[in-house]
Amino acid sequence: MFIGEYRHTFDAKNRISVPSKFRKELGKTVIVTRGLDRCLFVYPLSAWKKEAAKLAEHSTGSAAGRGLSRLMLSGASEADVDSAGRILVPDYLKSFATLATKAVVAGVNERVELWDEDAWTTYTETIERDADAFAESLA
Amino acid sequence: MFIGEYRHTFDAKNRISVPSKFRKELGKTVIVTRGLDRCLFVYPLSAWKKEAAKLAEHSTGSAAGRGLSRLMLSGASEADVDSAGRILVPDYLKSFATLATKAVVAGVNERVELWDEDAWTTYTETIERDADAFAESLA
DNA sequence: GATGAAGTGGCATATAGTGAGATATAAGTG
DNA sequence: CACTTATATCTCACTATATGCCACTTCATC
Repeated sequence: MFIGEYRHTFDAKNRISVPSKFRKELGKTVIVTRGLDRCLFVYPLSAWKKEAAKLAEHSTGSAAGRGLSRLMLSGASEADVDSAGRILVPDYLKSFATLATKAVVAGVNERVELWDEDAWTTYTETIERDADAFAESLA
Repeated sequence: MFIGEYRHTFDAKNRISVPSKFRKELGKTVIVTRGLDRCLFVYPLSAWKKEAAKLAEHSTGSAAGRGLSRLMLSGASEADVDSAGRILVPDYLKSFATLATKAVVAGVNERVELWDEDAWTTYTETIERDADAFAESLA
């Protein structure tokens, strides 16, 4: 299970370091995909396979199902963690998540998320404001 | 399984490079055919046979089934990947998908899709708008 | 304060992508 | 029927980009 929040930077070749705490659980090969709320999801290979199987069911069905599976499958990118512990993020994914140089790497249960630092700040601020109310609605 | 998104260009002879990540799974001979949403589908020979069998079942059924199987079966074109990793796309397929020079090659589960770059951009933008809501309805 | 690990930057090499040239095949015309 | 022309396919070569590796610096821990 991934927990914690780290600030890392992209180098000139769109590579970013994986926090050392995540490396063992992520394994050598990871999948980077478009996530929800304008961030990127990073999965270990095994977790991705489960996700992909769900999406594949809809790849030729309704127009909406096709659209979503296209977006998530075509948006997925296989990346190997290099000897220095970095992964490569393709341009189209970087621009999808409006990633510049400074990024936040966050552990969220079975996946790792990549956020633009500014987007992360504003997002967490809004959530913090609503958290109390949301907790009550859950209870 | 094909995943990822690549930007490639058609040369003056209607050939386009297959992304190196797709080559192994696509094999030497591929089938290019009309796809849904104004793009082209590219199948490895083995996957095409299964697809064609499914279509054949519907070729005498409902009007919609007949239409779809006509579209995909009559539009199918066999193409060999040449020594430089390119495939040849016939004119009628290029114009069906409004393909100009810049194209997007997208991996979607068991097939590869060819999109005009502009069409791809507008398509993904529309889907992204609906994606969050749709993802929630799936869960 | 020193030692070690983790993160970042840069460099070098390999390979993918694209453009162009040459040859072979097919078709049309004389 | 033969020759010429045009079209298509295959191969080669060059360039740009990506990926793997190495070294340095900074931060944390002992």
